[in-house]
Amino acid sequence: MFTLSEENYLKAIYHLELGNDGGVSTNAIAEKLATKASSVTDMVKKLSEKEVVLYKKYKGVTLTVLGKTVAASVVRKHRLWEVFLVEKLNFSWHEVHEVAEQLEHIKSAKLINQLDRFLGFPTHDPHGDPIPDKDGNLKIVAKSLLSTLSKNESGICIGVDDSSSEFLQFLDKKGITLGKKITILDKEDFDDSLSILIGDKKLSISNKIASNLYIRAHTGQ
Amino acid sequence: MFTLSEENYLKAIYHLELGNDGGVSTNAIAEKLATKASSVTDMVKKLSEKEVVLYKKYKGVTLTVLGKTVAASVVRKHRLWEVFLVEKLNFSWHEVHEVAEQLEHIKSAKLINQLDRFLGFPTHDPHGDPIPDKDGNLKIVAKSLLSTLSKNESGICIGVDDSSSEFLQFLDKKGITLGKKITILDKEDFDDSLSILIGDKKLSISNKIASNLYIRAHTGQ
DNA sequence: ATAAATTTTTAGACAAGTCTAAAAATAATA
DNA sequence: TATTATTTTTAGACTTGTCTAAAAATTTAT
Repeated sequence: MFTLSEENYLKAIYHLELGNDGGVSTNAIAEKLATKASSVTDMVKKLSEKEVVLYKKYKGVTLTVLGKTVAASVVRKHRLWEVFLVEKLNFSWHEVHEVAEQLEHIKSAKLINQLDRFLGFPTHDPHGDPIPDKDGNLKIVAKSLLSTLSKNESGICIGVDDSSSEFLQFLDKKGITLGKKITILDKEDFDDSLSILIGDKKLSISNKIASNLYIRAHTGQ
Repeated sequence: MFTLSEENYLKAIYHLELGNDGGVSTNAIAEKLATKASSVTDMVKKLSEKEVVLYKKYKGVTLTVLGKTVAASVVRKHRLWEVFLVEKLNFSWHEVHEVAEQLEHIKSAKLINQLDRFLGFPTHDPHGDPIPDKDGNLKIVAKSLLSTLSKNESGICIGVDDSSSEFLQFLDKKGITLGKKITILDKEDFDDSLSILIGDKKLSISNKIASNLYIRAHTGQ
């Protein structure tokens, strides 16, 4: 069994490993968890004892198969709870993270399995991130950043890169939500801003925004 | 804000105060929380500093108005989550306590208010215990122990005194659930056992069982 | 009312998780 | 490659919540 703190470390390492491949640095973990490098070193030793990470002094850490399973189960719980909050309790997608950070540590296999069933076995959370299955595997969907599409191309909005509350609220204001079809009407060479069609509305968005929106290729019209 | 441990102490004192009136003893709290008296003394001092209990050395503790509010909110969360588990996730009433002990500490006013709404503003948990409202008040329903009814009297089963997993599973096996009408067919002087009619079934139950079942008076036939 | 039993508190210790400051190792640069 | 600069680790301290063992207060019983 793992403590709340241990679970948070495993989750942080899990997320960092998906970005960089290879070992994760002490400092990277410290930054992600808003803690100090010395605390990370201490905890990483404990996790190594428990055989959930591989750790060589000064060489960073890697999750073991066991560690990856534990971390994925925490992520699974986090994302299932996010779906619950949005679908059943009328939370907005920018409000769910903080609460899910707490709910993800509740220990009960039956709870999470029944929740999964209750929600209709969702595959993605409200931000478009994939939900690991019981075994910790996640289905990767081919996706591109909106900013990489060319003029007249279109796709379905399926996720965000930056899921900060501010960004999500900005998207709400603009009417940009998951599942909507977006077509590039024009690209401005000057500042790489885009003119897009979403639903029946025309919008102009900056490159920064377009670089934080994931799109699934949309075949046919 | 209160820690998990502080919330558990407040809840324990809250429940103990409902039983005994007057101050709650250090030992009683220690027993309820399966901890040691010395630990209770330490924590009670902290709670006193935070002005949620009144504490005089050797004289026991009492919740302040603030303390009672905090405790009631924890109890409210516990019982609402129990309803959720039974009504939405198909838990049996004997399985919910352990999970609710964890869920009751999740901090989010919106979460609990929306959960309340989602569940249709329930007034009682799956064991028949009342759910405190937002202000911590609970509606007391007049109830009697089944063992106090006389021959040919009847009532509606509305709660249990002992809500241990074993007792609840025993009731499941016998088909005794909340909301069912129970009629006393006969009382045995010898061992105070009862012959009862529940639904269309005749059962014989011991006095011990009858002393753990709460009944609401049933007017009319 | 005094002695014995019980309850409660104090004193000191420990584990988990964190921190600061300093030392050691690694990486970057001239 | 020698010297900075950066990263990482160690050492020691602190907080929270707990414990044991002993002292103090209260209650019970003779």
